[in-house]
Amino acid sequence: MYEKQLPALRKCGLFTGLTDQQILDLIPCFGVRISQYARQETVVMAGDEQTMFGVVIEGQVQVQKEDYSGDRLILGIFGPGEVFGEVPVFSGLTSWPNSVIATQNSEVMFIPHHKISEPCCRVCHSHRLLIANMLRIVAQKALAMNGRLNYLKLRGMREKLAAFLFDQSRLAGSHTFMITMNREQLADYLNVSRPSMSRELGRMRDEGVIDFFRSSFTIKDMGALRGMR
Amino acid sequence: MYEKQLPALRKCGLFTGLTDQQILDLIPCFGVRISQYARQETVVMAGDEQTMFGVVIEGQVQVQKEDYSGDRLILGIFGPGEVFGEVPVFSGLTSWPNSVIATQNSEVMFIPHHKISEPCCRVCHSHRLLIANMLRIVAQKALAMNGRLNYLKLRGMREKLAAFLFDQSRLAGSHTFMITMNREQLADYLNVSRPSMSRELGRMRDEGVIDFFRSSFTIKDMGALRGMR
DNA sequence: AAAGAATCGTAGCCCGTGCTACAAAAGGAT
DNA sequence: ATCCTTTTGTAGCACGGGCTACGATTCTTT
Repeated sequence: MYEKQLPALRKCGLFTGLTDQQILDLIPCFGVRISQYARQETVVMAGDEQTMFGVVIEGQVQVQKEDYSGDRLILGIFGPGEVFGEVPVFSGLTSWPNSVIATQNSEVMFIPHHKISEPCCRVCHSHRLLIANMLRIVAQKALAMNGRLNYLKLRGMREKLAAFLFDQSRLAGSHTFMITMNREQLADYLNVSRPSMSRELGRMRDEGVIDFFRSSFTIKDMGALRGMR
Repeated sequence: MYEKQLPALRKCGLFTGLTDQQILDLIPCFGVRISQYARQETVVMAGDEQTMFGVVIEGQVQVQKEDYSGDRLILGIFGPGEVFGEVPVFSGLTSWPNSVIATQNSEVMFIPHHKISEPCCRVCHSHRLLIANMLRIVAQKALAMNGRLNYLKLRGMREKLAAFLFDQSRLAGSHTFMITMNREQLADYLNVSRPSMSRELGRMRDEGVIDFFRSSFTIKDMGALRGMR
């Protein structure tokens, strides 16, 4: 039981420091729910009651904030082994503040939050480790949000793009790299309009600062890019 | 010892559920550092080495993100009993990602993070509670950041102001309320320019939606305000 | 292979807001 | 009481970027 999910769970920060057997012992104790979702299907709607957080087993989900007007801001994209929804549930909220949709056919495991924050007799020795792991995960998530502010606080299109491309390049460790988002997703991520972004990307190419084709980007003048952050 | 700091520590979420005596027993075990700062003084500089997080004992500190160009974004303002710097340090960072300055004459207690996340023999029975408290604090902080995105993601000045004033009113539970920030701070918080913000506030007053004098605000047409969020 | 749906680039218009500059008012210091 | 500093409100100008529309390309679907 749950052997199918083990590869994803092994990668999950929540189980850092635990053996395969310890993980397999814990899961039945959690009372998890496992669900499948088709591409584009809604995983949770903002406002739904929340008692569990999610772990992506297979596929990919996208957490997004939406207005009434349909404007949306992508908060995060999560793949196998990654956790979502833990911030609100450990904050004491009882409903999901954001929506989650599947960007691919996906499988998600939902874990009741009280199984983490309250003691469980059967596996007490693992429990302290679980809490410490969760503390680290939540802190890192908060930090990632902090990083998002780095882009959103920038006022100009060039500055946002330069900062984003600079970070991506540093992350990839190369001047040439691929991005996982398409143009529309990137625009939502940076909170700008897609046409304006494409226009500016074109200008930066004309000026010889960058080159790109589809999702492949190359930084041709790192100095100029750094300067316009 | 530490009786002077007790009133602030009692209000601190980290010590929720602990008695005064338990708190006083814990502090010596933490190996804290207590420092005073004058108004406008720098508490920590972005980039400084970080091994501790802070608890405000007295006064007020402001966490802010700065560019090279002097542009800044206020991430949070914290008073007595409130915690800052816990997110990066529990994320595993070893240097402060943002700067902190004192907005008033202040006293701050710094607690080494490993005293929270690692066991301490003398007070083991309090320790599980400490970790759980910290988990909640970090999650709530992350959630608050999430809330900040609510303002930053909005494209228009009116929308940002309307959303902010609406939240403030709801928080105060009244259509008339005071805000703790001055105009410049509010502009930095919403990531807009101060003159543009003042202009828009004036317009909203002319239209009879709100009224204000200095830091005192009154919402005169809640329906209109809600509509322009 | 053909048709439909996504994805992406480009162009023009125009509103919104950043910026600089200045004046008025309030608060602090000597 | 007087001067200096800080805070706040206004005005005019310039321009960046949102929005709509359209065409080109690529990826699915049957």
